[in-house]
Amino acid sequence: MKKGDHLFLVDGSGFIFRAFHAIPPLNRKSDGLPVNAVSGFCNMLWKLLKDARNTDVGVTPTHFAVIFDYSSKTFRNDLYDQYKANRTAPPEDLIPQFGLIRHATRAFNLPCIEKEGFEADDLIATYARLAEQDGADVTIVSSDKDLMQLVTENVSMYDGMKDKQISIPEVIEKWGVPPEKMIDLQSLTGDSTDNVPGVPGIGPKTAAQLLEEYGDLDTLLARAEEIKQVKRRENIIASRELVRLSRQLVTLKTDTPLDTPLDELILHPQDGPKLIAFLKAMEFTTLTRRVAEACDCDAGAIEAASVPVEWGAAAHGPDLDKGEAAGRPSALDGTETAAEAAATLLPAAVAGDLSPTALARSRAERFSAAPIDHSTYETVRDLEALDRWIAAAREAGLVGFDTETTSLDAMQAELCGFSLAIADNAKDPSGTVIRACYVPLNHKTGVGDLLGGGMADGQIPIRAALERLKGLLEDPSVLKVAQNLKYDYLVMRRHGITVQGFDDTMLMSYALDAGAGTHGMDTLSERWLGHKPISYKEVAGSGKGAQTFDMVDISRATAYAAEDADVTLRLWHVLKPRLAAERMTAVYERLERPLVPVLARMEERGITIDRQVLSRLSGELAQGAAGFEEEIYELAGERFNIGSPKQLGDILFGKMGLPGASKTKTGQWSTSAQVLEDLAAQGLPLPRKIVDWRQLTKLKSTYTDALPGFVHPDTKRVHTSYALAATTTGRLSSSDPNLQNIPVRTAEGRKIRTAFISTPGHKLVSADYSQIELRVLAHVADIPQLKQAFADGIDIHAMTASEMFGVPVEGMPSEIRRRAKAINFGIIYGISAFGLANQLSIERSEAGEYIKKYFERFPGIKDYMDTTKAFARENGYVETIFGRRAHYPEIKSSNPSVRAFNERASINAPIQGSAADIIRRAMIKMEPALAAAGLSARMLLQVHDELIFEVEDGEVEKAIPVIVDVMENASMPALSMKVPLKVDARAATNWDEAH
DNA sequence: ACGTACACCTA
DNA sequence: GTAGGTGTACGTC
Repeated sequence: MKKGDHLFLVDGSGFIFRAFHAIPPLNRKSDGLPVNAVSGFCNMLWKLLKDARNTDVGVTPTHFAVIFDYSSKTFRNDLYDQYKANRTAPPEDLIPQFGLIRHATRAFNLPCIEKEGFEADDLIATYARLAEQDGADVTIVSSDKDLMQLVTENVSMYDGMKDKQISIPEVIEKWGVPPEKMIDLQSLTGDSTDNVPGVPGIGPKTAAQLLEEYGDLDTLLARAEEIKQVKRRENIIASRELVRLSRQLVTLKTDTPLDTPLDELILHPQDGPKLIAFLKAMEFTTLTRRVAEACDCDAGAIEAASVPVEWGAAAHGPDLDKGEAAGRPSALDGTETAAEAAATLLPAAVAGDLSPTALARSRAERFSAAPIDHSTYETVRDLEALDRWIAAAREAGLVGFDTETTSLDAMQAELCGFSLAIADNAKDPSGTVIRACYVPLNHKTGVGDLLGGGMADGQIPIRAALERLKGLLEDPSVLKVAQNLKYDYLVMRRHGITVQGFDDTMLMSYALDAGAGTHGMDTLSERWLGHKPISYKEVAGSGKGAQTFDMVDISRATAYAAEDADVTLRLWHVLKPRLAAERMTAVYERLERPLVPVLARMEERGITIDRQVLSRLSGELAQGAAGFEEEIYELAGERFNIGSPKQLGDILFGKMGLPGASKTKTGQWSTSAQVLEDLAAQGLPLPRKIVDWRQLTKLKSTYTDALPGFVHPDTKRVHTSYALAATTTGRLSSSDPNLQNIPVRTAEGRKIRTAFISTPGHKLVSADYSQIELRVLAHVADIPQLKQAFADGIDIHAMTASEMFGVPVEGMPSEIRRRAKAINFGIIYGISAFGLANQLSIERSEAGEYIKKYFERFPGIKDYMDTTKAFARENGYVETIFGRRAHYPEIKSSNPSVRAFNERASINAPIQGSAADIIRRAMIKMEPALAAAGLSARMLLQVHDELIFEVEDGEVEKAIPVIVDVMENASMPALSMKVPLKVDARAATNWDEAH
């Protein structure tokens, strides 16, 4: 080569993967051969050659080569056996396309370069340096950062996708260092995709900053001791050797032995007929036409070439065996873990045992051993195929079901498609062979700027598909198995379908293992199947790059969605026998599963909020807070961010030197309300104002400003989401927005409740259990005085005070009662002298005395606590009165504070959990009871011991007794309480007055 | 952009 | 002392 020549080096492997992911895989040849990557590759190459030959651009290649990776094993693996160890195998559909793409390159009359033991990047580096030495210019067609180290005055890169040139300034702009420092930067940051180690906590920004400061990597490593940031310094020092290794790994080899000399890369003219023959064979009609036009050939006269296709992994080892060679965990590797999990988590079975326990164990073992095979998944593209799947589901009587949508919010989610999974009993009567499909309904195209954003091809019209699906989902004789069904239930409801006959694997896991890990599908799959499902992030991206599921290409969507249904059905096979074996079927069937439709309907109804009330409140709060701000700055003598506990602490205890300072666990000054209250009590004006300011800003930001954002655009109501499997005790939780923590304690806060209103012609009815947890305590601990007091309707805190302090209930001083009340709550929370002392602001010794006295007066409580603790230690869990279990795996921790915490929690769980079970039962019974009474009252919200309804004005009088009756008798007939349950209910037009 | 600390709202 | 969720600040990516 000589000066004035221009070499184009195309990163072929990079091209392949970008093409594969950019072009929807429904791009298949008529015989079903996937050719989407080939198509993308050819289009990109054609565009590149056309543009490059256009002399107007000023870049005319004289030499041209397409470079590929040959083998997964390169000299880098000898340096570091973990190199690229986390690479996964290429997608199934891509495999036959590797060979085709090499054919394509030759059809374009371009040299196709690869070499065993080296990566494409090394070949590119070598050619680039050689050309540069000859005085030629080089353009590397790639956007891979690994190649940026090659950029010089004469060597630049070109990102064909973004049509962007990458020269020295672009590298500096993107990475903060010039190209020659890229190696240093990559050595520091490492590379997770290639599994190149880096320094923990150092990303590109920090690395660039360090290199700026120290000049280069060697200087930095030599002077690492000078780094000020402690963590950073320690990490770099500890990683020195690894960083040097990483430098070897990321440095591209510029002396790769070449089979094709540089001068042979000369760009030959296009061989039109040869290229057209190939393109015709691939059935790329548009490109064939374009090429024919450009070459002035008659495409019709050219016969399609015969292109051999290599399907198997053996046919083209190099690109394919990456995953395997790199030790990607196979399904079998994971099996051991899951089988071990089964062995640890499940009770031991006796040999030859046919008991539920043995079944549960063998199911777990078999399903964890049966590999999940994405290649068996089917994309259902026509009604005939859907009908076949539905018929098979009916035949099996059992089907895994999952929906894919555009949002986590079931009330706003748009349906994209659904998946089904069926045990293939023909192949395997034991049911471990499962086949699954995805039915895309609403996927869009729009990847790449050439294709507009229309509906993707090959989808069944949504109405027709849902019509067929409705028959299946509403048929109670076919068991639908879903994970977190409440979500899918709501989505389907919004399409006029009410799922009947279902199981929910999330709730099964919750019934079995509450407290012992979370119950999400990915976790359960890893725990029980030893399989890590494709993550949502992998399919749809995350953060700024996230796309909604309807934009995901259908083949990726199929792999993800069908796998979810598959995994769900497998989990069902593992968990269902466990329910029986561990005697948790009743809990699941009576307390968990029936709540799904109940909660779904509550969420669907939502509640009206008065935005004007909130807006007015927000203004008032803003004004009030602004007033405090001025006064606070005045008293502090400077302006600062009052909302920053750090700045506030420094002002109060640093600068002003106020007394009574204490530290948080991270060593910051504590500015908790308690601390500030104590200071205010000493007559200091500033702390009081800060407390008041915090109250106003809290109410404003968390409630008056946030709630209007949750008003649904169509229903104009607020629809919270209840989590059924989030707590250890059996309580629900509420989020988006949380309607279980709306203020009530202060007058200011209660104003927010006035914004929760009934629709015209209706009232809100609030019904809440009175002292339900103390009643449960009286029941489970069987305390005579407590039972008597509740039976007689006596003030329970006054009774406690009277028992403890010998003061008559009549004319009880409020301070005495307050202390007794704190003790009662303390008991429920698994009392400690430390906690009680804190609560009452008394000495720990005094609190200890109270507790001692309490146990003397109520020995049954002490017994209950000791028995419960012992039970938890023995079994690792505790039980509610309805048999719900809460697990405390750390109860035997050798750390005394961890152990004590678990003991308190296990004392609390049966009480809190039993109360939760009771209100769950009430909720399940409520709708049929209201219907039976001919009432249209609708249950809207649950707040642990309170239910909120919306009731027509004329129905209120009739509805209240029904509601109260259902709640008070919720435990019947399963269990007769030793104390009566009491419910207070009232109606008003807003939640504040109803409460 | 994401995670942690802190503070604070509820039962 | 139990069980939750959310907003802001702040440090790191």
